[in-house]
Amino acid sequence: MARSATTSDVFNAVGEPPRRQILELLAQGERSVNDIAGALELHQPQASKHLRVLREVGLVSVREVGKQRLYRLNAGGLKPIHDWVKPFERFWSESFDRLDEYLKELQAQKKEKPDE
Amino acid sequence: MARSATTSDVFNAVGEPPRRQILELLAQGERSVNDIAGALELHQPQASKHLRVLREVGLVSVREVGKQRLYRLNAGGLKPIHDWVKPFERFWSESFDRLDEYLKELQAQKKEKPDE
DNA sequence: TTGACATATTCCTATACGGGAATGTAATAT
DNA sequence: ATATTACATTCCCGTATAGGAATATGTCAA
Repeated sequence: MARSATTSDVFNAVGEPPRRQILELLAQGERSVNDIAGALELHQPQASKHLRVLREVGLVSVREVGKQRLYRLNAGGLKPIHDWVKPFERFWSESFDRLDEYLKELQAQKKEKPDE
Repeated sequence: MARSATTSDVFNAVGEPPRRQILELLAQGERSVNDIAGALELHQPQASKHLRVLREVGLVSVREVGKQRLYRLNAGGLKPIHDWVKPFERFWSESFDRLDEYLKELQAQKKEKPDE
């Protein structure tokens, strides 16, 4: 078996840097394919291909206006990533550092007053 | 060119579900390879291979104890993902919904008292 | 209708994955 | 020394990419 398909879930879709850049750009608002390609210095076909992947996993949606296709961010699709990574936040957050210090203080006190 | 290597960055390393499960498991504390393989129903070689990827991107570290290798979570490695996805949070968060309602109220008021 | 423009798709190739099976390596026990 | 245990590595294979180039599709204008 091969690697999970890029369209298997948002985690894989977002693995490729150009696709993350597209999402960052679309956070500012709707853009046409050429706009996107121009802003990120991609050739038009590659832009279209990345957009297809993002569309298939539901991270963007399209609206047709004349011969243009305006792509819009569907940020809700990123929630699974946010939800997954959030619980790990405690490992590096400030409040956790303080908890760590607090535990060390407890240790130090125990040394001075062993069992009691 | 092919897809970005799984070891190119944390985004790609975390793309494969078994690797995310390993990280979730290690959030509870150090584990040996066999423990990990057992808990996740992986064959030992696959566990070792996933652990190698996680090691190479700095998401886990190893400690040798006898013939065992105890793997430990290095959660800080996930911070780039957290930092990247966090700005998108506003698109689906409760507070943003309220802001949205607030803006709609403003619009409604403007209708009643046009320009002033 | 013809042409210009915007976007999507197809064909190509180099690359590299994940899983299974087998084997290598190192440490402990007997 | 030998066996056993714990891991890591290697080889194989089917699959699937990303990117370039060329081409197809669709829309509007003259």
